[in-house]
Parts: sequence; structure tokens; C-alpha cells
Amino acid sequence: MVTLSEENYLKAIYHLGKQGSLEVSTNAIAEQMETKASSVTDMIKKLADKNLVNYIKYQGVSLTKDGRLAAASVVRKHRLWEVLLVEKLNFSWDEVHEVAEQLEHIKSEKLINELDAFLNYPEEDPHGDPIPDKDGNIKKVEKLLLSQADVNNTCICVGVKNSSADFLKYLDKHHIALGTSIQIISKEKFDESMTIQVNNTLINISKTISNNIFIKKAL
Amino acid sequence: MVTLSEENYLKAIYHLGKQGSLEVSTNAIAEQMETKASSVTDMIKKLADKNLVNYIKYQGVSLTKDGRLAAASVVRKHRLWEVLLVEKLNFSWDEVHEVAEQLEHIKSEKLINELDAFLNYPEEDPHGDPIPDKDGNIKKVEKLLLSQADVNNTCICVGVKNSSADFLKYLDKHHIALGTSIQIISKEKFDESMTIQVNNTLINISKTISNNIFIKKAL
DNA sequence: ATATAATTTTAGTCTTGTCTAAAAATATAT
DNA sequence: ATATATTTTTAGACAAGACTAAAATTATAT
Ligand SMILES: [Mn+2]
Ligand SMILES: [Mn+2]
Ligand SMILES: [Mn+2]
Ligand SMILES: [Mn+2]
Repeated sequence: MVTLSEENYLKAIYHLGKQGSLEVSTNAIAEQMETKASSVTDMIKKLADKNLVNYIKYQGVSLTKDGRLAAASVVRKHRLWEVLLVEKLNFSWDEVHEVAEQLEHIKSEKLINELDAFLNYPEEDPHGDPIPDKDGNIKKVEKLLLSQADVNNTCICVGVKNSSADFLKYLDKHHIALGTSIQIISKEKFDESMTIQVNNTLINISKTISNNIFIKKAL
Repeated sequence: MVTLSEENYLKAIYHLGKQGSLEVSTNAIAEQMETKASSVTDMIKKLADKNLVNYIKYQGVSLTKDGRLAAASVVRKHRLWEVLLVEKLNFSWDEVHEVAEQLEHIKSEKLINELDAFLNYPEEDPHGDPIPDKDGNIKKVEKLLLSQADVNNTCICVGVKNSSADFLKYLDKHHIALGTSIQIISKEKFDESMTIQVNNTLINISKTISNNIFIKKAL
């Protein structure tokens, strides 16, 4: 049995572990979870006792096989619920996260499998993030950051790195959604801001923006 | 802010309060919640502090207006989720309760309103229980117990008093569902068992069974 | 190499929700 | 009316999960 709180820690370690070193630091977890380092240490010990993380004092943690599976299951649920909210319940992509944070902890194998089927086995959530399968495997897709695209290229928005409501609303305002075609018109050497064309409109975006939009090159 | 545990107590008091006296006893709550009377007393004090129940020591509790609204909201959510599970996610009526016990605590106004709309504003859950509206009002329907029906009457199953999986599976086995037509063939004086006809089949049922099936008289 | 800084852990406290055992209040029976 | 039984509350303890402050360890800079 994994508690709600344990699930949240596992998820945090899971996310931190795949964008950097395998060993995740106590402070990194504390920051991600908006909690204190001492609380993290306490919880890490519990997770280590349950064989969900590998832990050596002062050396950080990594997920065990069991831990990774448990974490992937939470992520799977989170993302499937987000799809339900957007596809069936009229939520916009900036509204889903908070609710999915609650729904991801509902415990029912049948529920999540039926949800998966009902949604027609989606491969991505509303932010372009991949949905792990039952065994925790995710389909790796080639994703570049818009900031890395070259001038004159045309590309397609396939995801967002940052899913905060503020950022998503910014994208809405400029009519950028998953699948939107973006053409790189020019790039400023000085601050790496870009002028891009979306739906025949030119927009100037900062490096901060282009750094948070995932794209693939248009065929 | 009402915690998950508080919501469960409010719901228990709500259910107990409408099938008997207005004042609900500590022991009754303890039994319903499978907890100890001392735990109930502790919680009652918290609920009284939050003005969710009226409480006089040794005299039992009743819900305040706020308490009743909070309780009805939980019941509303519980039953709407049960409808989703049965109508859209292939759950049978004996499988929904456990999951709905978890889902009823998800906090999102929008979610529950959209769910309501998505399900086409159902008035009853899969067990024939009425779904409170946003203001906590429920449509009272005339329901009799099958045990009270007279010989030779034909009636329609409109609900179950007991929603345990065992009982619901028993009904499935005998092809009794909501809307099923039931004819009272005979009634035994001694133990009040009945012979009923369902889909051209005769079944003998004990008083315990007939006491847990709600019916209305067929037109 | 040693002092300083940053990170991590420990020790001790708090809140929520639960429990057992004992005390207090209420209900029931003679 | 009084003894007995039942119900309810109180007192004290415990586990989970979080926090602060202090101690221990590791990293960094001269
Ligand atoms: Mn999310
Ligand atoms: Mn997402
Ligand atoms: Mn139910
Ligand atoms: Mn029900």
C-alpha cells in the first residue's frame, strides 16, 4: 500500500530523475514539492523501507523498479484524467492540472483501464506529454525546443515544457495550441527573441517563451 | 475548508438523520463509519466548532444548514460518479460504490457541474437513489418496499435499500434490475417469504430480500 | 589544507485522526 | 428509589506527515 503522500514524492522523484542525473537530491525534491528538506528526508526513509527508492545518506535517491512503476502509474492516471477533462468535460488545458492532481490518487485498476478505453487509448495528454502504459513504458517522441529551431524553418507545436496556467493562457491568446504551425521568421542575436508567424500573424516572443514550447519540424 | 474525514462524518450523519430521529447518536455514527464512539465524539466537536453540526453533550447531533449542504454535496458527487462509472465505463452496479467513495471527495465545482451535464442531468444513481441538486434538494419519489406489496399486484423495481455487492449480485442472478417488472404471486404468513414472478420465472424470496427492494405499483 | 558555505540529517514539536481504558452521564429494571 | 446496564465523554497514547532549530556531513574557495 502506497499512501497519497508517498505517491506524490515518488512522482516528484520520477520527474526530477528523467531530466538530469539519476541521483535526485533532497533539496531538489523539497523545492519541487514545496516542502522542507527535513520532511523529504523523513519520507525518503519510509520509501526506502518499502523498497521504493535506493537511498544512501547524503547521496540522494533514485527509484527502484517498484518505485518507478508506482510513479509511472500515478503519471499515467494524471494524464489520462487530463484527457478526460479536456475531451469530454469542456476543460481547457490550463484548467486541468489542479483537478488531475487529486484524481491521480484514485485507486482502481478497472477505473483507469476503462478510462483508457473510453478515451480511445490516447498516447498524449492535453499538453503533449506522453501517457505511460500499464507497465510504465512511455513512447519517446522526438521533441525540440522552439528556441533551437532555425530561421525560415516551419514547425509544428507538439507540446509545452511548462504547463502553468499563465503560460498556457499566453499561448491561447496568441492562438498557439498543439498542432499549430509555426514559422520562424527571424531571430535576434542579442536576447535570442524570435519573430514567428502563426496563422498569418507575426508575433515576437522572448527566449523564455521559445524555451518552453516543444516542436517538431514540419514535413 | 472541509477535510475528507469531516466529509465522511457529515455524510454519515446525513444518511442517519433522514431515516429516523433528527438527533443522531454517537454510537449510530460510530457503527455506520466502522469507527469507535470516542473518535466520533472528537470529530463531532470539530464539526460543531465549524458550525456544521448542532451538538449538545450526551444529546446527539444534527446537521446545521451548512452541514446539510456540505453533506448533500458529497452525496451528489458520489451518485453522479456512480452514474459515470455505470453508463460510460462499463462498471456494474455492484462495483461502483468503493470507487465512488474515493471520487466523492474530489474538489472542483466545474468538474461536478460538467459531469452532471455530460451525463445529461441524471436524477437517480444506478441504485435508484436520487441525486441532490447543487442546492442539496432531492426529488422525493414515492417508493414502497416490496415486502409491503399485496398479493397479485404487479410492480416495478425502482431501487434498492441495501447496496452491498452481495445483495446486488443476488439480484443480478435473478434478473432483477431497475425497471424490472415484478408480480407478487403469493405471500407466506409464517415467515413473510414471497413467491414473485420475474420474466416468466417464479422465485421464492425471503422477507430480508423483499425488505430491501424498492418498488412502485405498475400503472 | 583549512575555513566557509551549502546541503542533508537529526531531534524535538505540532496537527489530524485514530485508538484503549477509565470516568461521567443517561437509561432501564427491579 | 436504587442498582445495573448502556451510552457518551474524557484522558492519554500513537502513527502519519509536516515544521523549526540545531548538528553533521559534504562541497567550495582561498
Ligand atoms: Mn498536469
Ligand atoms: Mn499534463
Ligand atoms: Mn454508493
Ligand atoms: Mn448508489
